[in-house]
Amino acid sequence: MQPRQRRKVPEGELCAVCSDRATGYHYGTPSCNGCKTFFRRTIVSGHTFVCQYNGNCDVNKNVRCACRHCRFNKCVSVGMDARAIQNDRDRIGPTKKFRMAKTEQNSSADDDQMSMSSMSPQRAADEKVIELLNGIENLCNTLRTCALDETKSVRETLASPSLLYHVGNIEMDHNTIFKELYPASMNDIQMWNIRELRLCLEWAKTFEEFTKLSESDQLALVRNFGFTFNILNRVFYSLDHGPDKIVYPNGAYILRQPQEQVKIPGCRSIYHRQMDEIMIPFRKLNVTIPEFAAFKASLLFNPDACDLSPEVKPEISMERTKYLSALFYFITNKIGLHDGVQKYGQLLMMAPSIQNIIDQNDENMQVMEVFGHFWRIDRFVKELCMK
Amino acid sequence: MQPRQRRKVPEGELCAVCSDRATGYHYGTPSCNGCKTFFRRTIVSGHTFVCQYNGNCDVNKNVRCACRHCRFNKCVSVGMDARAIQNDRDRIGPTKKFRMAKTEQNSSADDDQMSMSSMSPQRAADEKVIELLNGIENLCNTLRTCALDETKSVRETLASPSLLYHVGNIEMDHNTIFKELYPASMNDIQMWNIRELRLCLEWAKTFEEFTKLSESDQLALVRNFGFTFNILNRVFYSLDHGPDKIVYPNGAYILRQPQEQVKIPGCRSIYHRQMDEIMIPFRKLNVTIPEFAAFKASLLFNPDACDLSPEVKPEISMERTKYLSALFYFITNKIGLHDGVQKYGQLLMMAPSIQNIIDQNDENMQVMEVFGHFWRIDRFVKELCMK
DNA sequence: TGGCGACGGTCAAAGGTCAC
DNA sequence: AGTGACCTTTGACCGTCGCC
Repeated sequence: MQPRQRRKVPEGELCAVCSDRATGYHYGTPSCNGCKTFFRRTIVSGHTFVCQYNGNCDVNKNVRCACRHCRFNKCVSVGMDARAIQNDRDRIGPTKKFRMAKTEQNSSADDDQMSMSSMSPQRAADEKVIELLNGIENLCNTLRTCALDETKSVRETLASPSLLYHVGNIEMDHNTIFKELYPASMNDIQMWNIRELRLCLEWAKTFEEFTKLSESDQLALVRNFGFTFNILNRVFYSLDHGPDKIVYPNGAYILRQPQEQVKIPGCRSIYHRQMDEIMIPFRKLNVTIPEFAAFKASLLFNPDACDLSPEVKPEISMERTKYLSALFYFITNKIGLHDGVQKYGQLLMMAPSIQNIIDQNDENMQVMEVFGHFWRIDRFVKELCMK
Repeated sequence: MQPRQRRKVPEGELCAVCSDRATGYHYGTPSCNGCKTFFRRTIVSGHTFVCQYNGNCDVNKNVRCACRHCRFNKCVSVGMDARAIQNDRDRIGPTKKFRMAKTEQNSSADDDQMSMSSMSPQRAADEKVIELLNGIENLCNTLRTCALDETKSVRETLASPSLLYHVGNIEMDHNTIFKELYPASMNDIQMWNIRELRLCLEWAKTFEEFTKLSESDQLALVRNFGFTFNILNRVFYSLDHGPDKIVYPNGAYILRQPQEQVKIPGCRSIYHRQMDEIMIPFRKLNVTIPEFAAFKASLLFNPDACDLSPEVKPEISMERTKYLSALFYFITNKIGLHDGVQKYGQLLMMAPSIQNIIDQNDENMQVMEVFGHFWRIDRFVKELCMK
């Protein structure tokens, strides 16, 4: 289908993912049957995985099933291309289902009562939305551990294309890799703040509807959402060392009662609230990566964002609705309507608590700015977060 | 994947180990689920067993668990091959229906299908919840126009039974009745603030689960929710004179650009936001009174409310879920699943904006307190709203 | 047209789950 | 703690499609 590597026969070629014997070029990469099928299934189903360890598990023939997150990441990083996946393969006729084509097709067709089986058009769209979000989220998780150049201004960053599409070419930053648990220093916190805010911009730029906005509207959305993105990723991807620790990917951790060196005079600590009101609920609700991604997308597209021009608010609102619908579909499809409605409601109702924490953080940043001799706020952070 | 017997289906085949029904070829031998799992676990765990007898125990379906040594020996002797055992795989998560916080009243059997007709038991409960809320809301609307005695302290008010059950016996307050439109004075705003906050207490006390809480937990909830209640009622019940006016029941109105006499030095006006982010969306979404009531109830029961004791948080969370579920079913029952999901999502996602407005209001009140010579904050308001 | 290579689909047999 | 009915995931194999 895709003459990507035309006319080439792998010889004693090995799978680029797991070093098993390659059976050919699959999705643009020499790979074995297992990794080929694994990659397709992962993309098609929207299933997503969380690494139980530090996100850098070994992947080889013997242990390739041990960590699906790292296996998938390796698939992506060695160049497997999701665009080579054909979702519209109706052409395989002679399987079990015989065409009932023209006879009684409309018996159950447009009965728009709620039967899952007849929701195809909406569902296909939702599935596609989730799939896209999921792919981006995985790229984002890779970029989180990459070496990033010195941040330019927010405006310049918004104007350049998203790094996420070139994440395979960027080398890793060893400061982001887990080595051991240790109490976070202020430098750790600042480093991750800057990194996540940068990721937020790269992430936002992957939304077509976002890139179509004017510069000032883009700015309005990311200024509204930046720190939320930061905190949400911080707690969602925190390594799980119990309910009293937020652990960054590199092992730096923050305690419920923050260590002295990361306290800021005059500021109310919000770390315990990040644990109680976001991290723990995320875990209790069993929020998966695609759900998390859709939730974030619906928060990015906030029609009430400060300084957003009134004429784009309807589109922003529609985008929000799009991601909310996809989220609802995805959840209820997995765990059923009854439980899904509850999970969806509980997830959405985390938003006001998150907002309140962000508001407290804004206040803290004002205090830090006034008493700036304690900690200078980074230029990039200031540009993106200070009102 | 089939290193031994390829493409074969055992028919009435029996387990070579225990003569139970074989479920397939496992590790090279036709065997049942039990022996298959037993063999794998034994190999993986490295356990070794000692026979209590002579090492020649009988192994069959009924006694296969009697001697693990002899069972394992039989496994090996009939040809089970340890080389077919793989390395540990990744976790796959819950397989049974949802392992989350379970409710007492278990839902009906097939709640994972989108068929409204099979929800009767749950729906009956939801309907009852909505009916109750709606009745209270109507009483509340009557009480809004009644003459209220001088407010006591918040604690005293919480301790006494709700006025809403005696609303028929209270006479009207003519200051609350519409006579004409006129620009609100600061006195109007203060009067309505106090009145709504008082209503909030009377309203909250109608919830059985609320009255069962300790005084301090009750206080935590109403302090968290009081001003939200105030603002939500203000805009929801605003007489509709277009998108640029909030009109109190007595005709006093506030403009998008507030008149000079109600501006407070040092405070950012939040009236335009109340219009844009709450009043107009309520109208656009066609939110009905029962929906509005359920929404408020779900906001009252906020498990993240400041100073709430940790041990009641689960109950509070369950209450919230109860009202959210009722809200969802009420909406979808009226306008169908597709539109209902959207309306529900949009309604819930107003909550963060509302929270942000409340946070801005809190900040304004701090400013007013510091520069208190402009406007003194009422004692009751202060007790209920100042942090 | 016919061979070839890369798609998607299939299903026995792996491993994981959790009420008992 | 151990068991096993029931569940998801895996991957070798096969049919189909589109290119030379």
